[in-house]
Amino acid sequence: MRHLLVPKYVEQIARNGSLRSAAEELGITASALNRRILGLEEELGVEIFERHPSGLRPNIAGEILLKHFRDQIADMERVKSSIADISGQRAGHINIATTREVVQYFLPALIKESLIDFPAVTFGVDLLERGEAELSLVDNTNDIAIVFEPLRIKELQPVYSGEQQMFVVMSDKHPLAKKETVRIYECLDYALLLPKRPEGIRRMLDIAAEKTDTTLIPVLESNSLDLLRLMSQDSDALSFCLAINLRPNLKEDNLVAVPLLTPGIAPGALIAGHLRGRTLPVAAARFLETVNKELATKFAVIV
Amino acid sequence: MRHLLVPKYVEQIARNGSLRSAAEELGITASALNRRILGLEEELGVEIFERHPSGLRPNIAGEILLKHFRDQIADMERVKSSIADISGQRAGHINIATTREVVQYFLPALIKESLIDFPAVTFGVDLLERGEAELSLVDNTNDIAIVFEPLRIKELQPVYSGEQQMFVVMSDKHPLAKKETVRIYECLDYALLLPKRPEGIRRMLDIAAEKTDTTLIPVLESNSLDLLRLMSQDSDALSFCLAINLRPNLKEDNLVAVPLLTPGIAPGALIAGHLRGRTLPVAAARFLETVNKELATKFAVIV
DNA sequence: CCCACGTGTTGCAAAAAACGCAACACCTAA
DNA sequence: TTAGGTGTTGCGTTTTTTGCAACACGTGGG
Repeated sequence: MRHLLVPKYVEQIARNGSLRSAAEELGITASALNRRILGLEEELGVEIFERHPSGLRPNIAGEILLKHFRDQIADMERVKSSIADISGQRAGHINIATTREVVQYFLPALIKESLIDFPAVTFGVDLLERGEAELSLVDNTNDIAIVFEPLRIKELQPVYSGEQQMFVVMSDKHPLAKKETVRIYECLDYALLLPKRPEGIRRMLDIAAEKTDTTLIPVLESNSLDLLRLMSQDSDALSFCLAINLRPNLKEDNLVAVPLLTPGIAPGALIAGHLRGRTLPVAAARFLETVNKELATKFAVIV
Repeated sequence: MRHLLVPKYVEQIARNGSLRSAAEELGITASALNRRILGLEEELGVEIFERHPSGLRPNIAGEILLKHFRDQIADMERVKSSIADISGQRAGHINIATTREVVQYFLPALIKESLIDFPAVTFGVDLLERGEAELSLVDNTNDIAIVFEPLRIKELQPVYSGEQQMFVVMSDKHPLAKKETVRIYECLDYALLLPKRPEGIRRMLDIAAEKTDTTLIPVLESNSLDLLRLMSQDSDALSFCLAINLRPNLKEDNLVAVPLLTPGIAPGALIAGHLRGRTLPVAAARFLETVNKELATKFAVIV
């Protein structure tokens, strides 16, 4: 969109913190970019960037303008999406922010399905640390967030919200493998394979352990959930997993999943939603709705 | 704002219904304007105007885009206003839509006050027919509407909402002049000076008359309320007026105003507000708030 | 200390975009 | 048929934007 060049330029500078690097990403020279900014500032009669030796930083006026420009860019995307929709093209691009615990099997299946039905709709998926997913909605980097136990719910408008049962994953020859359910203290006798700290599932486990006055001491910490699960194979080590992230065919790996009971502790919530107050492009809105339906049929819904 | 040229162009064309007339108002040639539109349509990959021999009309895609562009222009005004506000300038322009029944003494006083306190804030006042004031908010022609008995309240977000007592205005030698209150049937014996039909106050009078199974037959209908009031002087004719529009010093004209009782009929509501869902520029928001305070202290508030 | 590297800014000439003019094609109402 | 309205297009000119190179300034490391 030609007439949104200036907003895009300003956005890029704010994102990179310097003229030159922004200019490079935009495919123009720093001088051209600089003059655009100077011209804009002259039009406004106010400076919008603080000049530091290290680069440019939006001042207060710049922050206001930046917010407006970001909204403007996002709105234009929405409009283009609407227009494409009414002309029967159903095109658009959807950026999704999520965490490792969620994506593994659930998201790829839905995206594949969408790609078949609406080939013109493209996707971007950002794997972010706990808390960052919600933040990435604010500057419109991403449209949709699907997260477990979100940190900032003020900015997040949930469309789906449901509890996620935790499971203990172990070899099918494991002493605990035949049990209907497992409790946290029963796990302490075995080697533990735990996700690294910031993850929401790790936090849930820590809380559950604290409740029974124990501490979880892992033999292996990792943020690769695949690695943890595979380590369980042919060993007595235990790994943990959310319902949404259970591998469909665990048997082939000689693994079993047993529900983890955590009495007195509320199960963690999985939330899918968008930035509060924002109207999504039709493509994104539609996809979020199918995510919601899929989650609602697979898992319970809580209000 | 240089980068808002295209939105402004589209808006002007939609407003005028033709390239050439829009081009003239914009101070460019039709060919230049035409190429801008063609370029925009190429960027979008969709036509946004229907070409008729009589001119251009936005199609469905165009309507969507138009709404977005209008919002964009209005938002930019708001942003500029915010920026001016934080730099201590308190500048901006406020467009007010209202009806004859309201403005007479109330609005000018407030505007004068504002002009003294914030000289950089300028005003535009549109006197419109009943119903049109609310409509003019939709395309952001006006920022604030102050209307009596609005027709479309879906679009109108009220900030102040209060009842307006009706008064009968007559010569101070009139037989009814000494009464505390007057009822509608008591007026039927005298010549009536009534506002013309579409006005809200006329509608209130018609309803009140209907309730008592009579019809009001005016000797003079006019949409100049001043004219009506002056006709009451030195005659037995009666004119009608809202509380907000009572002349401060009626005595000097040898006139008196007696409250009109309309039992069983809800008094008409005076509403001051803005377009639902829109965030006003700071200058407009501030002015609307002073309007609200002024109305709330002078007249009752209804929720 | 200075040197290398990062930053934003500016002069100038070249390239690109936008513009106005005039002509054209079309429709409609007088 | 004519006169006046519409949008569109080719072309030469004007305006704007750009890239290149040089400059000025601040910072961190040898």
